[in-house]
Parts: sequence; structure tokens; C-alpha cells
Amino acid sequence: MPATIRDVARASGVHISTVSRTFSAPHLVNPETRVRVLACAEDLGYRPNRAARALITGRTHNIGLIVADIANPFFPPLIKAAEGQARHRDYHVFVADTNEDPVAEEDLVHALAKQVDGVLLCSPRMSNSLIEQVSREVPVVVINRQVAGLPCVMMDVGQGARAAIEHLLGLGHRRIALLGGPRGSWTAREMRRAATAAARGGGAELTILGPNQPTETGGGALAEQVRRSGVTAVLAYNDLMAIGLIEGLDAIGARVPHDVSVVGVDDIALSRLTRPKLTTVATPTAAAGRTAVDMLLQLDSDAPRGARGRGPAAGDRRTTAQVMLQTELVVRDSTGPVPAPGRDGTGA
Amino acid sequence: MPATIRDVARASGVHISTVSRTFSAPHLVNPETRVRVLACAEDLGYRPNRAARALITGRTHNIGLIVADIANPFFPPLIKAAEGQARHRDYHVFVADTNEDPVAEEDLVHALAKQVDGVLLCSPRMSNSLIEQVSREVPVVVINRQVAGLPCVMMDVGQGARAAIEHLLGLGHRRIALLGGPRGSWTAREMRRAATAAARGGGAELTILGPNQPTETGGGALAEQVRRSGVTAVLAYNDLMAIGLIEGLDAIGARVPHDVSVVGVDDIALSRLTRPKLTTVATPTAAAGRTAVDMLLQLDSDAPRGARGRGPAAGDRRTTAQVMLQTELVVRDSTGPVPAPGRDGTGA
DNA sequence: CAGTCGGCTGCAAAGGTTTGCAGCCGAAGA
DNA sequence: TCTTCGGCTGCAAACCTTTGCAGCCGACTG
Repeated sequence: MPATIRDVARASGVHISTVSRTFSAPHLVNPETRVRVLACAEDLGYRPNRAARALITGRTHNIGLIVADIANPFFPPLIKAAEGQARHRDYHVFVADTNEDPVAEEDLVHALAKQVDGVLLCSPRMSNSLIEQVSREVPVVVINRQVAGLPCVMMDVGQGARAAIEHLLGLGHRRIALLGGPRGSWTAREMRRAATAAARGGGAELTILGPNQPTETGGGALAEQVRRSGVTAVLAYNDLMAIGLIEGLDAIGARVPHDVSVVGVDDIALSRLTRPKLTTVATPTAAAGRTAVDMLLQLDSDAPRGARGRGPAAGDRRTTAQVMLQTELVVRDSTGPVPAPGRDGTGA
Repeated sequence: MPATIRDVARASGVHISTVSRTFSAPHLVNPETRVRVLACAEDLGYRPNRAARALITGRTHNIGLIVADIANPFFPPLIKAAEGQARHRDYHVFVADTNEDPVAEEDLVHALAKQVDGVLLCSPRMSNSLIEQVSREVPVVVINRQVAGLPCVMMDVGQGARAAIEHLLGLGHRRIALLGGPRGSWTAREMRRAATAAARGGGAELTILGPNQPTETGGGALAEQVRRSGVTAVLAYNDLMAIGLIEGLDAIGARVPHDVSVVGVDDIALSRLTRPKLTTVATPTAAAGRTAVDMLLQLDSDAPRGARGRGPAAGDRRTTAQVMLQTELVVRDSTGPVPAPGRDGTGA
């Protein structure tokens, strides 16, 4: 039923190769012929079959986007931006969700490999060595993680954490907790390192709680512990945890920011809607998505993996860009001056 | 570089057709041969090329999922569920975002058509007739809209709206506003119809405000109008609008639920996190995603669009299931008894 | 011993497209 | 008039797989 190149050729009285060229190399065909062919194609509703094209050109014009959890509000803006950018360049995007499972992640890359020109690995849970390994099978751009020798786009959460800690120091806080993220998270490590340094530099004591589930529940579960620890401020791994924590604290009678100040990370849409509005480190997720797509597409417009193309030549280590995107502290209502000493936040 | 079926054939000393059968019809090949082939395949890291396979079988094992706005918190759970279900059945999912643009929507279907076995049209903005038209090009399942003759999965927002209105009536409200959704939305129409009927049945007066942008901003913009209209309760098109409205009301000094009760629709994750927690009509979005995928896959396992398959035979109107999923009113903190008469909500 | 049958495998066409190569035609140059 | 050349177009191979058909072989039946 769907019109093929052959139908168009027959209808317009030319050879199929001419039709092909009309679409893929218009300058090689006589303008008159071209318009005729285009007219017939339009008429028949012909659209080149990308699968067949991919078979011979070696490019599918598809990319894969693998994330840990689509429903985590951090990802949708990134997915949206990446998809938009990709389509703008005439690429389609497979989106896949690993449910935070490193094994699923690896399987997914393999399953997708033959069907895409490259894969965006977003906040991967795999080990670095595994990432390097799969990157030999299909071009990869890593988001939210640094992997030596591979193109990466990261957000400077280190700087963000520092800014957050300094903000808290400025408000007089000297006992601060860091709610750690999930095990194996590059972001979590970076935050810890930067926060520790900043706290030390400011003469504050930093308590690290975690690793934890990077969810609202994960944050809520820590309320008791935060309360008991006697800290007056908290930097959470992400907004979800921060919000969960605020809920949890509220449930046990500690008010934010009066008794405890809380800072999140990501600036998800939600953080503007909770009460109190969340002070947070804004990460440029949309920009990250766009940048990563650009890098991936750049990457494989360089690499001619034509039909008979062999693997990367020896010494072919491409210039693997690593981009660090800036973050920004957004001060809202969940942080305030340190409570007067002697009060323990019980409100008594 | 990637191993082809030929490499495996050579390595295991059989013809390529035997290798092919080893994967696609194992029972046709001698067990001994089979294990040998499988071993070689494993060895060479061979994976069948789905594009080449699609070329001849006519099935891509891909589906398309088209949504209006990935970043709208209503969609991610649906996307996640659909993707999970699809992958569970060995299908991959293209996700595309139309930015609420009907034209982009149509283009997208066409662009994807050749590359997928079917498309999920989620809360489409196209006209019904256009949907029918594109459905002749590629199998389609429509989510959140009823289109005659096409498989659809809908959520019973009518019932939900009724339940919400009755809940408000039960609290004593007699002047209620409905914040309408975007123009052309089936859901918006259903809600309006059901809400009107329910209000009339309960002897209440229903004011309809809209159509509106189905966003937080859209809701916030209506705060003034709601306040002036003198209603004591509001049913919003969705949670985002409800939350925006609550924010807006708060900004002009009207408290929820003390002065005005607000009900949303969707029960997005966010609605549990705002203060006050939102009373809302929960829609089974994940179930909708899964169901739609099942229907789509069922659909084209019926239709043998084999290599030489022609279009649907005359009188081939398949039994096009239309599924209506139940909704449920979740009562939280944004609704309360009608304010004492004589007070106008100014707090005076 | 001839014939039949079943299980397994090989053969080759087909699916829709791209692309290097060769050929055609007309025009320009000698 | 004969070459040369450039601009278009046709030819056919190639990409990787599936699948109907036919062939092979050994065993069983009569």
C-alpha cells in the first residue's frame, strides 16, 4: 500500500535512481525532472523508507535516550529538550527507562545499538568501565557523569553545592547536613566533595547522611535523623528529597525555614509550587539535553561509518569534548537565618 | 564491525538461512546445530539487524508515542508505563512532543509511519477527521479522546467530574465554577457536560470559565475572575490549573479551602505535595499507557501486513475496542465546607 | 528392494534504498 | 568535422535478513 520509490519512478517515467537522487542529492538532477518527480511523489504520498535507507547508508537518523526514571521530574525537561533538538535536525528519538537498574541499562544499549546512530546515557547507573565498553559498540554521549575518553555533558553541581553551603554559612549556619544521593552517582560524589570543602573552609561541621533513594520518600525518611542530629541546615541531593524532608520535618513538628533551612538541587518545576518555596541549585537540564544531542550528532557526522566502514582506525581517539554547564543558586523561602542558639527546634 | 548473519554462518559452518532460523524459528533447526550456531553468535556478539528484518517482515517492532508536552507532569507516568509495557513485549518506543501543535502532530505521524508498527496518539490536538485519515496510513490507538471507528482508551472524567461536583454539593456549595481546558479537548467537553448535569441535578449554579491554557499560569490568571464571580468552589480542568489557581487566590488574599474550595483532575504527583494538599480526581494514567500499548500490539498482530500485504480488505473494519477507565475522587485538603453565608471570602 | 516420509538444510528471491560507474546527448572548441 | 567535456540519467550491486521451495539423507513400511 505505501508508495515506494519504484512507484514514483514509474509514475514519473524515470529510473528509480533518479528518484532517489531527487531526494538525497537534488543538485544532481535536472530541475525539470526534479519538479516532475517531486510532483509525482507528493501525489502518491511517497516518503522514503528510512529503514531501507539505513540499511545501505549505515545511518538510521535515530538516537536513543536512556534515562533512569522517566517519571522522575528531573528528566522530562531534559527529554523534551533533547527530543526537540533531535527532531529539529531530522532525527527521531527512542526513549527508554531503566528503572534505575544498571543491568537493564546495558541490555537497552545493546538492543538499541543497531537501530540508532548513537545513544544518550543520562545519569547512568552502570560502571564507568561498562560504559566505555558499550561505547565501542555504539557512539555514546554521557550526561551527568564524567567518563574519561568519552564525550560528556555535566552540570557543575560542585559549584552549586559550594554556593549553597556559602549561602547557608552567610545565614549563620554552622552545623549542616548533606543528604547523599544514590550509590554510584557521579553527581552525589561531586556534591559531597564540594560541600565538604566549602563547609570546612567556612568553619562549619558537615554531617553526611546516606546514600539514599533520590526520591521524596527517601527524603522524608530522613526527617527524624536530621532532627536528632541537631543540624540547622540541610543540603539535599535533589529537590525531591528536599521536599520529602520538609514534609517529614513538618510531620514531626519542625518548621522550615524557622527551625531548619533546606536547600535542594535541580530546580524542578515543583520547587516553585511547594510551600515554602524551595531554595535550590538550578541545573540547566534543558540545555544539557540540547548540548548532548548536538555533541552526539557532531560525533557521528565525523565518523564515516559507511556501509563497508570498519571500526575506528588506530589512534582514532576523537577529540572528545567534555562540557560543564553552569548552575545557579536560586534563593526562595526554605532557607533563613540560623535559629537563636539554645532553641532546639521543638518550638518550646 | 558489527557481526552479520553471514559472519555467524561462516563461523559455524552452516548456511545463513539456518542461522536466521535459529533465531526466528528455533524449532526448525537441529538442536545440535542450534547450540553451535548460538555459541558462535554469542561469540561474535551477533544481534539480528532489526531494520533489515523489518524490511522483509513488514514489522519494525517499534511503536511511536506522540504527546502534546513531555514536560507536562500528566504525561511522564503514562510514557513510562507505555514504554515499560512495550519493552516487555520486545518493542521499542519513539517518543515525540508536539508542543501542543496540531500541525506538528500530523507531520510526526507521517514521519514516524514507516518506522513503526503503530502510533499512540495521546491527548491529540488534531481534528477527528484528520485522525481518521492518518489512521489509514498507520495503525493508531487514541488516548484521551473518543474517535468513532478507532480504538481508544479514555478515562472517565465525566464520572470524575460528577463525583467532584457531588462532593462539593455535599459540603454545601451551591455556587461552583468550572475552569475549562484547552479548546478542542475531548476531556474538557466531557467534564463540562458531566459537571453541568451534576450541578443542575443538585440545584447548584455552575459558572464556566474558559477555555484556558491547561497550565499553572492558566489557572493563576483566573484567580481574580473566580474571586469576583462569588463562587465558593471550583473544579479545575487539571491539577496544574488548580494549583495555579490556589497560588493566585493566595496572592489576592483568598484562602483555600477556607474561602474557596478547589478540586483538580489527574492526581499528578505534585498534588500530594502542595500545601494544602489537593483534592482531585485521580486518572489511571499508567493503566491507560499500558492498555493502549496492548491494544496497539493486539491490533497489528491481527493485521498481517506482511511484505506483500495490501491495505485493509473491504469491510475489514476490525473490532475496534474502546476502553473507558474508571477515575476516582481523592479527597485531600483543598476542599472544605462552604463558608458561612454573609462572608464574601475577603476575610472581613 | 522399492517407495515414502520426515527432519533438516541450502538456495535464491525479495524487501526499498543508495551509489559508483558507464553511457548518452548536446554544445563548445579546434 | 572530429574531440572533448559536462550535465543527466540508467544500470546493477550492495546492505542484512526472511522464507517458500526443493533437495538430501536415513529410516521405516510393505
